[in-house]
Amino acid sequence: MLEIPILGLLSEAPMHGYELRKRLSALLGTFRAFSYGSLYPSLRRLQEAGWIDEEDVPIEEPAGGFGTRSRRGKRVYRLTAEGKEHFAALLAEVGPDAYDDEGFGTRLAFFAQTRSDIRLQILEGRKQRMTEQADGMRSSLARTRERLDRYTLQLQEHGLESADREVRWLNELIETERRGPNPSP
Amino acid sequence: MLEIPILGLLSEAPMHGYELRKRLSALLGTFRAFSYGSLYPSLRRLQEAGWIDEEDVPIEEPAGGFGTRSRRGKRVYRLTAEGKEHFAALLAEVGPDAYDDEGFGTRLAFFAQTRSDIRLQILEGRKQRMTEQADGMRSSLARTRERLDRYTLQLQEHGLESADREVRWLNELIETERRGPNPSP
DNA sequence: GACCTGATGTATCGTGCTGATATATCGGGT
DNA sequence: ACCCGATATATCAGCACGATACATCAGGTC
Repeated sequence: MLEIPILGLLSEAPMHGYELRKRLSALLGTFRAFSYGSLYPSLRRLQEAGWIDEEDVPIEEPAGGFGTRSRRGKRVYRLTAEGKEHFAALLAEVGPDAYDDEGFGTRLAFFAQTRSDIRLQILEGRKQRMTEQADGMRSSLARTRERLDRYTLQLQEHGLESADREVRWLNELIETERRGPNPSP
Repeated sequence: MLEIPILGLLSEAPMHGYELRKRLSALLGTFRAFSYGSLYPSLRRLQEAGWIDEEDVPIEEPAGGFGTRSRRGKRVYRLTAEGKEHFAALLAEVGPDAYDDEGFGTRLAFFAQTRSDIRLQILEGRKQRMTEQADGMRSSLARTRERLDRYTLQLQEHGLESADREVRWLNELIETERRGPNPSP
């Protein structure tokens, strides 16, 4: 879901849907683009759950004029008290989904608001996941190397290199995290 | 869709669903895992389109015995003549979807069956796409660098490096492709 | 002044993927 | 004798993606 990124962005400042989407794209790079078809329904769900609420900002009326009012105003969303609690709880609990591409990316984006021990746990879990993936690719590659055409071979070697690079990157992050001092919220 | 990978694998040998899935995972690395929830409906659709057909292989009867027959046999799929034509046409036409992660990956996996000029076109298109993406990230990073916390910064820098690495990798593939001689089917 | 493009802002819909689940058999280990 | 993991089929709820629609406004161009 878009639970973590939406609550996370709203924890920094109230925002309307359109801006939320822009900030999401900027934050997560082009690595993950969220369409309105998932954003607006998510906002609806989060609102029903009571974690965010909405303040409508109507169109600015030209002073003294009789505007048509036909255009919708902005819907500015902000975290409720329960929403703040829920977001903190989300950042504090670590499941297997924190280790896959999407879950890890969104959590890393809000690491500054995450406890240091949880940060380490997530980094270690992701590292283990990527190490297993890389090793799987390596052994598969060793087994089937001769049977592959050069293009498939290139594809798999590039994938393997990317996985290995991510493991090395994670090692740096882990080392920095251990060395500290890293502010814990 | 799973059109290209399924037709591509079946163009090498007839296969049943379970094996198809294993081969797909092996071929595309862990970079993309296909669930049965997408595989079986896809097979149904391809069959309705007339591009594949199915031969049921019942369970081996224990000689002379009266087996229960309760277990389903294998459903072995193979390309029809129309399917072969359609697959060749798919590999020969290049649209924008050949440049995104999924489309590029599946096409590269069957480059050995693709015409050399089409190969070059796809590689160039993908390179352009990734270059634009990398440049976008680079300028976004230059603009917002000071406002980002270290974790978000790390995330974005890693994404940028990955994009740059892919561009360099594509350059090598393009150069090799140009230099030839590369067998064209 | 008339025109057009691109950004801002909301929202919905069909298609189809994901992840979980169910059913059933077989080989191999203990 | 028993259980587990691999083989093999299939379905379903939930939800994301991409396209599309509508409406306004700022800016540039002819």
